[in-house]
Amino acid sequence: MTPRTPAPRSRRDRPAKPALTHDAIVAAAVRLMAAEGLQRVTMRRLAQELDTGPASLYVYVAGTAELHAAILADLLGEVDLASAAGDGDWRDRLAQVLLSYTRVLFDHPGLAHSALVARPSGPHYLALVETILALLHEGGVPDGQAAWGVDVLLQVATATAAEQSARSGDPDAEKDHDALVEALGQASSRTYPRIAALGADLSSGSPQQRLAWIFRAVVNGTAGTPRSAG
Amino acid sequence: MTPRTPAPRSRRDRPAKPALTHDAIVAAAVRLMAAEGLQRVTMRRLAQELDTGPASLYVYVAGTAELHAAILADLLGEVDLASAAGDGDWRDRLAQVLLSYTRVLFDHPGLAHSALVARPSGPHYLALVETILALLHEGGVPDGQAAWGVDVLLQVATATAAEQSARSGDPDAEKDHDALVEALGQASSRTYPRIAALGADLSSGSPQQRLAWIFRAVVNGTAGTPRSAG
DNA sequence: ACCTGAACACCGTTCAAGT
DNA sequence: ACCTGAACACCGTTCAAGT
Repeated sequence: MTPRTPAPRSRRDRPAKPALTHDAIVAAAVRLMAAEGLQRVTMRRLAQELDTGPASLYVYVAGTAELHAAILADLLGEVDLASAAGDGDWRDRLAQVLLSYTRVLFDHPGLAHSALVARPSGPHYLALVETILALLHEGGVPDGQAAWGVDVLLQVATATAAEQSARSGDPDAEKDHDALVEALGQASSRTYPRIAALGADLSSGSPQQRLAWIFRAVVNGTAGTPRSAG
Repeated sequence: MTPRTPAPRSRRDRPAKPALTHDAIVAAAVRLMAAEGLQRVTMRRLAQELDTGPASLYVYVAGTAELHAAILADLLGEVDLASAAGDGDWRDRLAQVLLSYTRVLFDHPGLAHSALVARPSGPHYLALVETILALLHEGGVPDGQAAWGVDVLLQVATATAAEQSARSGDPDAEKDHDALVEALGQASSRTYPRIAALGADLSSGSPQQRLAWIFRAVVNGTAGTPRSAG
């Protein structure tokens, strides 16, 4: 009889080799990223994981860029939007949402980087934007400013996550940062008087303190800067 | 007459195969990037350009990351800091400096991306930071806020350049953006009431208008947000 | 009609072996 | 002591050929 593929008596629901679909591929990609990091989620590595050749993936996925964008869209579901509904100050709740977003990016090495390159998309992203807009609205920020401000807020959150994400993980990046701090500290007061005057202040504060201030500053700027000449 | 670099009768200063040094490698890398874009500045391609094998480069350069950081440090010399010394409003002069920085990044595809990943360094970067700090000082922005604000300012400028840089160039990125605009426009007013309410406003304005507003907003936020709880 | 093996054209980085 | 050929271990993407 030699029954290889022995007795699939029910339907072929063995999870070993799932049918290739866009969704199945993205799901596998998310699993792979959780296990090995985004940098390992390549078309070839993923194909290997799915027991097929890389060419087969291209039937369902446009390429690496689309794949990474799809992972981001999916993972954005982990952002905690519930804190937006609390009853504290709207600014604090907004900061909490942005902080959750930052944390999601930060917790998945490489993801922040991907968020900077490919514009996010999907329902989770829309929900995030909606939540931020609602909080700005609640705070009385004029619509036009809120519309433009939401982009800046997400941009600084993303860039900050990318920066910190690059720093932890890679020991070289840590050295680069130390070198920069050193360079700022050593700056001659003749050539760089303001840098010298500010000194250690330039690199003061914990990442958390800085990020909290950044969110406050950008929210204030958004709230207080009219879109027509000012 | 045809006087093309007439007669190199002196020492072996034939530019064909310059001695390998860190500086010579970076100079070649900058030339290569100008000719073919950052994505082509790889250790292998650069070695080929320098008539050697990739292994030889590793004697002078730590790897691709350091190489790209060195290119960025060099190209930052193209930022126009002179407008800082004019006599208009300090905010306008600051915006001009930041715009010049954005343009330098934008004009070199891939460079903005590199600036987001590797923290910039070198004298040109220091000069840029110094100039921004001086303008914030002139504007009466408290030192502590200026110290943290300069980072945010450069961060949004860099991220904006990276975004626009990715969009032009790559036709897929353009499609992604259109898809996002479409998604925002189609958003149901039941699920996403604020997105629906703002509608086209979310993607209104030219990149220039948006960037000008962003700079104003972040400067205002920096100027108006104290570092201790606010 | 649909899928994919195999190839094309690249990468970064290391290290044993040469000069 | 200094440099590098050659190798290792990967990439993304395409397309002719198979089923």
